[in-house]
Amino acid sequence: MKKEKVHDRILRVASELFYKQGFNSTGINQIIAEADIAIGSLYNHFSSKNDLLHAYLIKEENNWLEGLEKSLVNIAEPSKKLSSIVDYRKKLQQSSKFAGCHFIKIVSEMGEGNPVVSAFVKSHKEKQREIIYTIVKEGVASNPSMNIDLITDQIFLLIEGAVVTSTISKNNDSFDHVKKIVQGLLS
Amino acid sequence: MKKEKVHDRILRVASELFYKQGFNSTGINQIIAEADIAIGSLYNHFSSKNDLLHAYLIKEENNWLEGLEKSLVNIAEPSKKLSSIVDYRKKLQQSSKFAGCHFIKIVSEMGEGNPVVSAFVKSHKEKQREIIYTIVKEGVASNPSMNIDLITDQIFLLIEGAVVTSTISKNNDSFDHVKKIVQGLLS
DNA sequence: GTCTATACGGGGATAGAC
DNA sequence: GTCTATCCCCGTATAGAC
Repeated sequence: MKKEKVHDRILRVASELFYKQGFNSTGINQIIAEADIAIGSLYNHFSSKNDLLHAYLIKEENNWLEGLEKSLVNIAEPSKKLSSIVDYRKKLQQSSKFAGCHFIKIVSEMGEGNPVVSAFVKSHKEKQREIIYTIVKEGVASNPSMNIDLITDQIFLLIEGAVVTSTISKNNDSFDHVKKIVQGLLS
Repeated sequence: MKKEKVHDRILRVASELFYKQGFNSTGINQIIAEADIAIGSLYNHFSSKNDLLHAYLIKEENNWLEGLEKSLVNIAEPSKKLSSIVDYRKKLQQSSKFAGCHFIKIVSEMGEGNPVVSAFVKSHKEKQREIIYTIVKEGVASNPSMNIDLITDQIFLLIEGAVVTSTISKNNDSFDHVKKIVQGLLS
């Protein structure tokens, strides 16, 4: 395993701080202190704090998608795939100590103050919905009476609701409830 | 109608800014400029920015509860009450131009950085769930086979999901879907 | 109670030596 | 490419005149 490049170390440290403390509460000085570099080096690798933010979002989305794909591979049954998605989000919450969804967090913090970020997050959530849609479609193929869009929305909204709720309540109960409900939907 | 007191004007201006721009992105200087007062006056009425934040949270929760009660009064049928709750949140999103839930926003911004705020929001969300629970219990009284807790969670999570989703997508479609789903639940 | 002036630290960012 | 030194502005908060 190669030694971590400076660029990557900066991004990793900044990402952790942005996620845990919030973007606005994280100063350049804290980033360079924890990454143990000089401020000149930071600005050699990233042109601004905003640049760092964009790199953060892209990296987090890639991680997110990779992790989701890994947890879906080798699962054939649609209903099990859906359970697996819920479990994935649950696991993310658990391992981050209920720090919440990176993307909901950043939009909450910036509102319409940063349209690039808003657009990025919107597109990210559309990808999530699309993934669920594909699985639902597969799962109800034999039953043409079911409303694929409505079921998709229901699952998507339940998961989003569970993420914010678990972030606030600091426990994972919501995810277990969502799993139960989702299993009921496809039968 | 009495003229607005200075104290109230400060709180109103600060609330709008905290909500629209975020707490950390709103400076004392901006608040005093838009409220058209001197900084000394602000610190005469509020001991710190944090004090202003607490006043903001309490005021917003009171407004929220009042508004909800108003939209439930004179409605007898439980299923209509639930629809009315969804409509209320939808209306709030519409009139704020999809600025989102005050409480989810502030927790997203502060994470565990401010335990008092975290606890306040947790308690706020529990109140919401309690309100839904009471209505659901009423609605399924005739059918003892139904799982009141699970139905309550489902409705609660769907609404929370709809709020964050509408904040990101800048439209109210999710609420309409949630209404449909909720109506299906109690039949 | 409201004002102005000011303190003090930290914000993000740049210049230029090495 | 990494460093140190520095710039300028804005952050929250206080002191004290009126």
